Amino acid sequence: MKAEALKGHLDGLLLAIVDGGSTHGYGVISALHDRSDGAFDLPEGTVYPALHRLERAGLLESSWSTAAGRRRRVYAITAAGRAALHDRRADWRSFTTAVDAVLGGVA
Amino acid sequence: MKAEALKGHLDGLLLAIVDGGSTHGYGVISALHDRSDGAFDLPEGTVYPALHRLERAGLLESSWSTAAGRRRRVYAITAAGRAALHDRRADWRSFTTAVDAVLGGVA
DNA sequence: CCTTCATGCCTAGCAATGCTAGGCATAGTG
DNA sequence: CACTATGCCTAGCATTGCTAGGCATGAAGG
Repeated sequence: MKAEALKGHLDGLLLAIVDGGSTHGYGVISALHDRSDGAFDLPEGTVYPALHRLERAGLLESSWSTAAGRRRRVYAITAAGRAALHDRRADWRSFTTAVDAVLGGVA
Repeated sequence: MKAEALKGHLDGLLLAIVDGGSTHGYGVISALHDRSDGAFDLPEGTVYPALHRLERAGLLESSWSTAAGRRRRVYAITAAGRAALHDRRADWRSFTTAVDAVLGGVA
């Protein structure tokens, strides 16, 4: 799968993961991996900045916690985040409909 | 629909359009518009450079023709382009499967 | 004839985003 | 004290679609 395919869709995926249960960065990465059956295996350099963007946008909020003596940043979704997730799901549906119409279209 | 959503998927759409019948740039734009039921309304500055990329990659080839006294660059898909289109369709299917698994997943 | 407008193509530069590569701090082990 | 593993973070890059504007040809108006 080409790397650029993910562009613009990652935010929705992250919101969906965090909405399904608060986790820290590594947890998000492995949840993505598991839920997608291995299709998504994203590096930290992709996920961390994206989480920060979402927090800066007010869609997630984070707090530090200590587990096994290590600092972990744990994310939770906000009300605005849930609304955004709802929009993202709708966007995704219309996007796939449009792409399917063109790709599958006449062939 | 957010602009970035399209990133990485445009090439496949263009290949599919040209595969469905050779056209010039404007023709591609309106075909995208029509087939997607208005969802895709892409500016020239998006489509022309993308067509050039695909031609440089050997997936499309173009020739000049004159219609109604105006120069038109008409695109046709190559064998490599058809193979790439096939791959893109497969990529699209696995991508949607993975995203659906995460987005629709547990909710 | 000269000016104005429409068609159709093209490109420079920008902004957004995911990735590569590398760094920081703490805890446990020899 | 050195060394490794866990977990977080960031700088800089490459790609890509978009905005804004330009070029050439042909048709319409004074």
